[in-house]
Amino acid sequence: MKPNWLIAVPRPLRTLLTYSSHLIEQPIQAGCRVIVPLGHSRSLGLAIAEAPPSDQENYALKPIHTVVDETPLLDEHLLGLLQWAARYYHHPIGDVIFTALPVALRDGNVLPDNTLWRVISQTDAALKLKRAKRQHALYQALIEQPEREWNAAALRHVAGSNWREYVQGLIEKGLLESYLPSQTQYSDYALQTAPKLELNEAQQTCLAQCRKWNQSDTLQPILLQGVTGSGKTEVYLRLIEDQLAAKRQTLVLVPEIGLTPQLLQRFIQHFPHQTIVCLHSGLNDTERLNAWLQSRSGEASIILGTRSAVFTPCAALGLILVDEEHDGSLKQQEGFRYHARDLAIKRAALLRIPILLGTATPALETLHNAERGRYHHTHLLQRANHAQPPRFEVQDIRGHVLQAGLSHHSLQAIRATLERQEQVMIFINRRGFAPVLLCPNCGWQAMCEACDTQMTFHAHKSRLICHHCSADRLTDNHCPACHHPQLQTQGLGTERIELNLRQHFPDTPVIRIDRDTTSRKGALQQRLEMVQKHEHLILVGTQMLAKGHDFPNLTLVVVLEADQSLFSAEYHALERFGQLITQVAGRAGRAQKMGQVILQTTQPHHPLLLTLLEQGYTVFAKQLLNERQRWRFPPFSYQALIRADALTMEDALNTLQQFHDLLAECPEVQLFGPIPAPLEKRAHRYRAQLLLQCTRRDQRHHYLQFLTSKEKNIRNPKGVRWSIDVDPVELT
DNA sequence: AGCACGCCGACT
DNA sequence: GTCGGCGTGCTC
Repeated sequence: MKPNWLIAVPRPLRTLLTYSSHLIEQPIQAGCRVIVPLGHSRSLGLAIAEAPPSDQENYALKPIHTVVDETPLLDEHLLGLLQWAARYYHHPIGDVIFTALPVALRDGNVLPDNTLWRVISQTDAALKLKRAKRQHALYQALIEQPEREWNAAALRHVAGSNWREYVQGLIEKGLLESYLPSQTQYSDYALQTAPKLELNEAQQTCLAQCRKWNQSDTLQPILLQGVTGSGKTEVYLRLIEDQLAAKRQTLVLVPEIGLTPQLLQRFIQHFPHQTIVCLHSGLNDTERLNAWLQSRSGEASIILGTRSAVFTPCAALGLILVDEEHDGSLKQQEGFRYHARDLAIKRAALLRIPILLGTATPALETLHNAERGRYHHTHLLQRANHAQPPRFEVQDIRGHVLQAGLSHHSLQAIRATLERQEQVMIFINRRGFAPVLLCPNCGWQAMCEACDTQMTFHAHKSRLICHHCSADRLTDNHCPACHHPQLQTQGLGTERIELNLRQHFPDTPVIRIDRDTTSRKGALQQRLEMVQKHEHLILVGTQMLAKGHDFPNLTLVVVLEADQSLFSAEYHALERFGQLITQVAGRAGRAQKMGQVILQTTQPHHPLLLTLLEQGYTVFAKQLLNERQRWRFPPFSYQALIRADALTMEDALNTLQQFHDLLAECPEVQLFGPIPAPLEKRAHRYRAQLLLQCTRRDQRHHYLQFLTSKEKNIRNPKGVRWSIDVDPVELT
């Protein structure tokens, strides 16, 4: 008797479906895709496990139609992780399983035959061909070198700074088929020289601790808290070396695509002979599939990726590193709302392999776990190379006239820094020219038609853009309400700061780095290169600048309007504020050059601000944790947010009220709401939320389970959509 | 999410 | 008399 199988199908179902395998000749393996009849048509599905034998008659079961894959796409561990995640996040299993697959393997619901498998085989073949070509090209480029091994720095030595011309010459002479990895994302970084650093004493101690912990039988996640510039990456590199020596892979998760080139460059320089693959949103489907296949086969020894990379199958995974573990972008904010850091921890636990979380500013829940002894905790407190920590200065701007958004004092400091041939960074977390465009005559404001918010004025193309739905329209200077000929802007954005600074310092290059100037492929890299070229310049940018980038000649950071979050109603805002300020400040000063940070604020005496600046992030964070404990907020309680959106606020609230009523009598659940979301209307839809809070994790799980079991009983007015967000980090 | 079934309004 | 609107309910 052939076994029945549990199959995940890409539908919003919270259960697996059982199919018979009696039409299939070969034994089925878990992790293979199958084609199954579903309703009145066919669908792609993924085989999860054999169904436990049951008394039920099998006559009702439909048969699996085809097995698509010869070898499983996902291994047992990953299947386990994904099923765990579907339960933990109360998200439909099929959706969870299929978001873990690369898009190239996800589509084509109804397939008459094995077309998909053929696509994969061709890709595999194309991949091998491409690699062979590249290796041939490299061999030719370096054929005169005594050792015929390719090293990232080698070509630089052969060709010097004119390497592009050199390679072009080789191509013209027919000695080289094409540029070396020129089309691949790591072309330009590979050719910079790599100084191999000795570990300083602190790094050595830290590394030794990590190694000791990683060899223990009882593995715990390690929190590596290292101030900016303390050389966390060097520790990562040695830990990866350990894995390479043991022929094991390392998975490295980074919060955003912007950070991958930096780290990738370090990895390539350090491990020029290893296959390193990247998985991030900038790849097309084929590139992503290739990287995924290389990781699955074990050919890639280092896998670097953003949050969805946590699901990448690895033939021999030995270590997971989560860089900037506090970063909010590790949490998926739509659909299957998972936290990549938390899933990475779970994955490491299932595999019984070590995991290391690195950051200068741990998330409060991580710090709490470390304090409670659930995580190991190691520190790198000193900047490497004897660099001094930056000097903070609170600039009270109440009653001050600002020029270009900057106080007189800030402008003086900028001028002095530029005169020393050093670089300045102006940080403001708002892109565009100004957040408000209004009529001085009648008070009209440019509002988004789809959202409950003002539109941001972008001077560049004289457009109004909604930062919530990306709606976009031209504007002239006339008020559409009263025809007044001169609209006014109010407030500051990066564009305006850039323009003002250009006028103020006409002889200094001003470079703006935000999403608008870096959306083109390679634009960020190009701008970062400009920063390397110029000795003195002014950088203007958003939080993109706060993360990871190394600017050796930058000595002054001016932070504008950061104190907004001191008044935010959201309890996460303060935590993020502390992290952002600390990260931004970390950009200032290196080696012998003392860094200076000026914070312009209207709240110079705010106690938490002073704690942060005078006693540092950890003390600040512990104070916030005390607050959280007093108010029984996470991590001292467990939350889930049920969100709903609809064509009217009434409908959205009504749906949530039904959820509310289901739990109203439960003493173990605290309910807040339903209430309209802080941003009431977004993209023509009205949004509401219901917050659910329990003192124990298992209670939360139990009640969410209860709610989803009653899903069918909820009467949704037309067009209502709702979803569950477990461990929410943003309440917008 | 699809997809079909089903029960009421304007069409050749 | 039918075509089709999208509300409702199911998918092993």
